[in-house]
Amino acid sequence: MASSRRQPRSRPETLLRRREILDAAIDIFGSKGFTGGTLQDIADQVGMTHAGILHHFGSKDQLLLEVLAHRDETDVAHLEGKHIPDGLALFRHLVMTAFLNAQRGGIVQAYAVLSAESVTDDHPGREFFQRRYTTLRSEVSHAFRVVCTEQGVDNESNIDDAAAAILAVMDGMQVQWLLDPTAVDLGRASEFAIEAILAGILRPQPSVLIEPAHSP
Amino acid sequence: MASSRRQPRSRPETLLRRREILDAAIDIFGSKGFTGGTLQDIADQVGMTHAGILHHFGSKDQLLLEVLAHRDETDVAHLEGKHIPDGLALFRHLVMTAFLNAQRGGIVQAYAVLSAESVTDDHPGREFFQRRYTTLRSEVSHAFRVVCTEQGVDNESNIDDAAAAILAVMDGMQVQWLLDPTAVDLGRASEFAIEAILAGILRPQPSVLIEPAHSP
DNA sequence: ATTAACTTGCTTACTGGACTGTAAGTTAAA
DNA sequence: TTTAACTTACAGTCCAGTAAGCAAGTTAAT
Repeated sequence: MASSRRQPRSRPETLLRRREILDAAIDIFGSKGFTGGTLQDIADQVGMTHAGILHHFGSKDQLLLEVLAHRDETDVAHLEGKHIPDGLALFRHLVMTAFLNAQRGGIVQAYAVLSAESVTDDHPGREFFQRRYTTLRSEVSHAFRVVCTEQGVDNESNIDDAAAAILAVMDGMQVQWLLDPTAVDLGRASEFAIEAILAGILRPQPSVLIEPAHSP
Repeated sequence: MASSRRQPRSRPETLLRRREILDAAIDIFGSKGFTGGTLQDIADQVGMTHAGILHHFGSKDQLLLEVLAHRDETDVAHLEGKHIPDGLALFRHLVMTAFLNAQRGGIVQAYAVLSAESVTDDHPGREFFQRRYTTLRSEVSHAFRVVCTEQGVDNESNIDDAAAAILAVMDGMQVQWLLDPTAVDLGRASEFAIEAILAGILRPQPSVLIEPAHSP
């Protein structure tokens, strides 16, 4: 009775099938949102019934979580996975990513749509995005500190603001770009903003906004 | 037959009811999205049936459009309506708005959620947000040009990027703030980023990112 | 001033469809 | 022979929109 008698487990193609489904799900959730996109939509795209998808993933919520985890593995591998670029290299990497993103609207759209949707009540992706931003902010903050040390700058006070701002500008730019790709240059504008924020830390200047005592 | 015999039209309280409904709709669409929020949810909040709401607005899509138009009237009156602040005053206004927004999550959330959701297929709010960003970008661009002229700076090349970036950073920061209000300081971080981008236009500096020829 | 005619602002009831999830059955691989 | 990978069928909700009805208010004619 103690013998676990068999484990034929899954077939080799199953992994491929799951990946197909995940890809279709990114596509559908990106173009219709999580709430708006249906299992039927995804099933159609891979030539299956919606029950087949539930067989693999159990529930729509679970599918979303695996979609998010999957993209984190494959796509932001550069940032999350292997070795995180450090110091200036991280900022160069972010700029490169912005230019790269301008050529793959699908995944960009999925992330833009899902991250904003995740702030709604009881959204299954909320915790994922919370954690993701926390991680990314701390990585960018760390890079700022490294660069500050390298360049002998002491400007701790705004580093966390700057880190959040860099992620914010990349995300916000994507929304504008998705709404009208001809109206903004995703790569160039992101690069400009990242340089400006970086300079704001490395070469702090007196405020432009604070009312100067006007000439007497 | 030619006589237009009557026009009792609407009762005076009707305007108030409509406003109540619009407020409830902002709340519901903000917390559940447009697709996720239902007419029933909104009806419950104003003590009505969902058919009553359709009586006033005709369809869910139409309700969304009126919600967006209504908020534009009342809330961004500062920016859209009366006199648009110009030059540095516009940037000061944006910073003030960021600080103000940190104290009224509801409307902020509605706009963050709906603007991102609007990039999905056939979303009824898409055109609204497209136009809105186009307008805002050109207003911010204009302010940049005014400030450049005032300060004798000639830096046309990046003004459009900077304008898009300022809006992007404000929007992107809101998403991070909504996900975890304790993790980012919405007002302070927005202010820092706006100052940095403004400085990037007014006091252009050599790139921090471009690989410097390392010391010989 | 009264009343008749009409309109607004709803409600109830219903339609038709869509969606997630489940259960049971089928096929083919291990 | 067991199990994975499905399919078909169905259950139970839920949702936007429509139709019909009704009470209360408004207007016009008397």
